[in-house]
Amino acid sequence: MNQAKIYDVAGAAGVSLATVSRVLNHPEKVKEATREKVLKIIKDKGYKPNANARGLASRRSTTVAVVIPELSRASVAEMIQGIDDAAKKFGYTIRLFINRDPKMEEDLWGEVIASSVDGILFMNDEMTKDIYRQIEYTPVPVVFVNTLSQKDTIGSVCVDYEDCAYKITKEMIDRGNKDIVFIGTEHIYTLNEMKQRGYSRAMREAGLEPKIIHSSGDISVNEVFFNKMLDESVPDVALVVRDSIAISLMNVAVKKGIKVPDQLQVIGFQNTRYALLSNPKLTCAEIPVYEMGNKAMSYLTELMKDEEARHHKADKILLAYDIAWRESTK
Amino acid sequence: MNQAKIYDVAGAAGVSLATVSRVLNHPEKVKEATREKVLKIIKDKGYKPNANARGLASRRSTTVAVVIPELSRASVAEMIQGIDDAAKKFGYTIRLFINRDPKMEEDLWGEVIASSVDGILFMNDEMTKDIYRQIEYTPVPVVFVNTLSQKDTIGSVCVDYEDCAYKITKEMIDRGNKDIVFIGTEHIYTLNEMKQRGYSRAMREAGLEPKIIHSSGDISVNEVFFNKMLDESVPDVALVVRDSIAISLMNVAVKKGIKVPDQLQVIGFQNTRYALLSNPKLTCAEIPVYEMGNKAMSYLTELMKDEEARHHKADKILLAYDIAWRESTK
DNA sequence: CTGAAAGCGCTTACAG
DNA sequence: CTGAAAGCGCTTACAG
Repeated sequence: MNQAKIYDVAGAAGVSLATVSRVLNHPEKVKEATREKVLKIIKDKGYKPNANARGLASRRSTTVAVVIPELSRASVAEMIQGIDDAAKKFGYTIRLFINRDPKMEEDLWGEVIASSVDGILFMNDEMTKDIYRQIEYTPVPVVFVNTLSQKDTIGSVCVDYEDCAYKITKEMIDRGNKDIVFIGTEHIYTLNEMKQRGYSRAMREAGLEPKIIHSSGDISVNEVFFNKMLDESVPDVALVVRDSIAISLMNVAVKKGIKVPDQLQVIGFQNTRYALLSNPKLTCAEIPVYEMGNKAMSYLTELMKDEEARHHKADKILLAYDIAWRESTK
Repeated sequence: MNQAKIYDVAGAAGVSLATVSRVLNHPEKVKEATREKVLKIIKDKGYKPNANARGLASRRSTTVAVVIPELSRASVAEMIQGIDDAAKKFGYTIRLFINRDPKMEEDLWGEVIASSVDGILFMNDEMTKDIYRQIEYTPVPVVFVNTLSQKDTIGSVCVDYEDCAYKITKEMIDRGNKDIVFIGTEHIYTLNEMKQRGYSRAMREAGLEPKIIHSSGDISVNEVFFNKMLDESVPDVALVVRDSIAISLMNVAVKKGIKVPDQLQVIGFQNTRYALLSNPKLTCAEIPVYEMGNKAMSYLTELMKDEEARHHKADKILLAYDIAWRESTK
């Protein structure tokens, strides 16, 4: 009851294995009658070509690596759905690499390459020169997801977070708010820096002084911190890089009797499911996470299909975002 | 600047490729001096064995398939971390399969097998006889994660949700509550059924009538539904299968002016990050999601290592859980 | 449109 | 402890 081999199929169909292989890979090159016959046997026997043999012989594995950082949570799940949908559509399989320790990055990259994937989807919020160098030497195309490429030899699919933060800030200024703070994280991430730049630009343009606060990633640490912060003064608006931090801030405020959104308006940046489960519901930038994954994978497919393209194209695809106005703003 | 092959390494080291291969796979069979020399060259050249060739020749791919259902979110991310950590430890790579359409399950399983993985981690909350039959015919070991195996030929790593629900319900009864409702989902999942059984048993033992309510998976539908439900009567305690639904219920209650936990206590079942971001913070069963992934992968490793074991062992590993008492209960 | 044959890059008995 | 050789299961020019 072992797995059928291509030989078995060829034997049963009375053709050579070359023909069976062609039926699978270049069906148009096979006479219809032969093709039908072979396909029937393939189905009957439940034949599935061995992926390793296929990969070895064709030097294509129809597998792509998805490299994501450890910290990634809810939103990454959705992104992977997007990637997987596109992958399915084009017949690719996903190999997952979790980039745990930044110091091990080089090793990880080695593994990725050794796994002989046809392409790599790379998500990393802390790009170093080393990484760029590694990518240069990578024999397969690489596309960044939710990460903006700094090199114009590498394509990326992202959202213009700077523009997004700018627009939100400007909108809040236009609505008459002046005391708008930006709450980032202690650790500096590229994407959060983009948001911060957009915020600062909008503030300066309006003649207002940017006010940037760095919070911790830990919920209980933040609670203490926000408590103190709100004791000192309550801003009109807080623009927060991460939904979970925004909600945490809101909860602290509400417990202190500060009215959201009347006294304090809070805006998040991810539109995770948290945003809908908070009370009041969090206004936030609606980042098309699923689409990013989907587009990135589709784009990668193009690069993998076309050797040429890889060296000419390196698109920076910026996806449209929305803003979901909910109860935490007025 | 192409990837180095085993031939290149052998040439540079002045040994045969068999020796290089042995250095990698059975280092103890190679004289130390030779081994050192070869390892140095491997490092210098940045040689990485081609995974496909290796898999084909050895019939082992050091890759495992992780099959998860589409709906999985936050908690699955953590489980995959657990899987990945164990996988790294044992030198395995993860291939991700998302089980989108239950009807396509058979096809998916075909793909999984064709991908020639060494083992399969399977998560599915709706097992059918067909699936069990497919698994019987699978040439590599399969382990269920967060899914209880109904067959004693298939191992699984899970939590005893029935026991967990029983204990929580009993505790709430002991604390003097009588009107305890169980809120499940319209769609029936095996794990939720386990919870329901545990709840019902505890209620009956105390001479109380179980009260089971089925909510939708959609937040806004639920809000309308809960509003009506709470208009009719406010139970002492609501035991809710999913954190997000529990929080949604809490938010509706709070908005109606019902005091949580004074008038209504709410308990969730997953301990996702939502639970810490709700206001009041949600009491819930603390399911060791990371550990489940980690244990399942470790266990799978044993089965993959030992042909024998696979046919003798089919452990049902039930992990210990905790209950995180927070603000939504008194 | 089809087949015979080489080759993909490894691993692993087998001999020595 | 090491090497020569067969073989893993496919794909793909090449020839016909």
